[in-house]
Order: sequence, then structure tokens, then C-alpha cells
Amino acid sequence: MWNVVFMGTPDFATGSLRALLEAGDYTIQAVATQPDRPKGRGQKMVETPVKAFALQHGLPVYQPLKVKEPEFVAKLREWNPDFIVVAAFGQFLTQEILDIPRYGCINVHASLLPKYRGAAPIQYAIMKGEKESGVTIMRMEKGMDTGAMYSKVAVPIDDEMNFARLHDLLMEKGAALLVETLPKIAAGLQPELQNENEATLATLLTKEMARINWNLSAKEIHDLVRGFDPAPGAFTFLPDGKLLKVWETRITGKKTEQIPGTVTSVTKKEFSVACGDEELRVLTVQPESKKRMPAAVFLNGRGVETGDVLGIHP
RNA sequence: CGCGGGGUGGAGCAGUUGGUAGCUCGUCGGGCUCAUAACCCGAAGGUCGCUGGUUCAAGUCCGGCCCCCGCAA
Repeated sequence: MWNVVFMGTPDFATGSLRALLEAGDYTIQAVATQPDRPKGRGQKMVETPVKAFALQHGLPVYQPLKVKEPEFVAKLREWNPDFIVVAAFGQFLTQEILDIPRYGCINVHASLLPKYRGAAPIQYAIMKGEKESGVTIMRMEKGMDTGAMYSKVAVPIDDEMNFARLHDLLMEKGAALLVETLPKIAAGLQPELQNENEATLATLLTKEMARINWNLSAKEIHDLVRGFDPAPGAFTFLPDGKLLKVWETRITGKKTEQIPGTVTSVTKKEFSVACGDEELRVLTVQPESKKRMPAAVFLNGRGVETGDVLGIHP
């Protein structure tokens, strides 16, 4: 048995925590996650997925504002863990903390490092049109996802892959890889340094990044749409200024000279929009205040007409 | 009480200054066609979220409640 302190916040992290529990070889001494925050409509306080999961399984939960708080660091010392396992935690660990566990702080990162270090590796991989991504288990150091790597697992990304599917896939693969790797680390596995020259950063996503720029190529927009499904959701604007989220698109390969954003054709089932190079067919949308719906259904109601121009914000 | 939009036949929408509800799609029947998700003809289907109230009369005005969604965090 190894003693483990787990740190994580979103759904992605729960996969790893679950795997540790199910492996049976680990004693989870404590789970650290971000504090409850007011969220959503009504600003209700919401607990993190990791907290909910931990409580369900009777694990002690800690929500320090900053893990570097002296009181929390003292607790970590007291627990004297073999590993601190970190998955999408959302806080930086100080050197002081990194030095505490016997076998180090081990991070589950959802990319094939050194590519896509940072906060949004899954969305980035899709948004950038990567053909594959994966998960890396690494030893944390003070830089942002710069630590030496113990193991990796790759998964292919096809044109239909979206954020949700890749997320779930990587969560599962990452969790399995974690429990497979920890014993090896304890047994003396040496990590491999990252090649700094190949490093890229997947910065925190902003709302503006989800806004569709119709001047880009159809391929780029298609990648954005699926990379941001289901969150935060690529969006544009209807002629009346209302928000329209675009959830599913298909590349047509049809060249167009129309002004980017122009609706080039409308059928009973779908419509196409001019991008910088080609037309992009829109299959699923979500009008403001409405639920996600197939383009065919959207077109039954208000819909759009050929010649409408999308993306012009009032 | 963070801001805002919305709940109308199976689905998406429209419904003017209140007077017994309309459109597109779908469904069912028939027709055209080599054929069709295309086209034509016809039909079924709605106590207009729930609940009080105002009124001769409310989907359409007022109050309360339930649910959904966008933004923001």
C-alpha cells in the first residue's frame, strides 16, 4: 500500500481518483480541490466534481484557497505521502510542496507533452487539427507542465471527434496509465526530459476564442466547433444580433467567393456558410435561450435565409 | 434576491391596441413518378407550463408558483 494525497478539480480528475481507489493499492489520505464557488444562474455555490466524488466515497476533502498556505503544507508534511497525484487541479504547487512526497508529485496531463502544456490541452489538440493526442504522466516541477515524463499513451483524433469524446477517452486512458505507472515509479523508473524546442502552450480559453471568425478556413472553423463542444461552445451572431451557438458542422470542400459569414444555401435540412475559403455546412445549432437543435429544426422556425450574414455583432 | 430570453397541436416558430389559434416540418391517407428524403391533394392532432384575479370576453392584462435556456462567474 502507498499513501497518496490527491489533488484535482474537474471531471477529468475524477477518473484518476477513481482508478486509484479501484486499484486497491493506495490509501487516499486526503483529497484537495478548489473551493466551492458561486456558479451558474442564481450564483449558487457549487462544489467541484472531485469534491462530490470524494465525499461519495468517504474521502476527507480539503479546499485550501491556496495549497501553499502554511497550515495546509503542515498537513501535507504530517501525512507524509508516498505520492501526491495531481490531475487538473488548477493551482500551482510550490517547491516546498513538490519536495514533500517520497516519490514526488505526479501529474496526469491530457496531452502528449511537451505539446500543449497548460490549462486546456484537450480543446487545443482538436482546435489545432491534431491527428492524435494523449495523456502524459510526469513528475511535477515548478514550471507549468514542464516536468520529466514517465509514460504516455496516444489516441487518434478523427474528424468527428469533439471535446467531450476526447475528454472522456483521455480521462479513461489517463487513469489507467496512472495506476500502471505509479508502481514503476516506486520501483525506480527514470523519467525522460521534455524537449523544450517542441513545447507549445494551451493557454486558458477565453470567451473570445469561441467566437467564430468566418474569415478563417472552413477546416479551422470546423476544428474550433468540435474542439469547443460542449464547452464553451463556438458561437456567432444572427442578423438580428442574437447569439447562435454552432455545435456541429461538416466540411464541404466547395470553394466560395462570398463574403465570409454569408449564408450561401439553405435546404430543408441544413444550411451552409461561406468561410474564408470554402463553404461550411452547419448541422446542429443552438439559438440564444434555446436548446441545442438540428439545423433542420432551427430552419423550421426563424432560421436563416440565403444571403444573411452571420457574425456581425451589433 | 447577479443580468436577460423563453414555456402555444410530436418538433421549431407566429399570434396586432384582449373577442373562441396560424405557419414550417413531422405523422396518417390518397395522387404523380422508374423512383424519391422531391412534388400535388386531403386528414388527424392544441383545456395556449400551473394557479389565482381583472373582464361580457384572455394565449393576449395583473399576482404567485414550476420548468428550460443564454450571459456572467
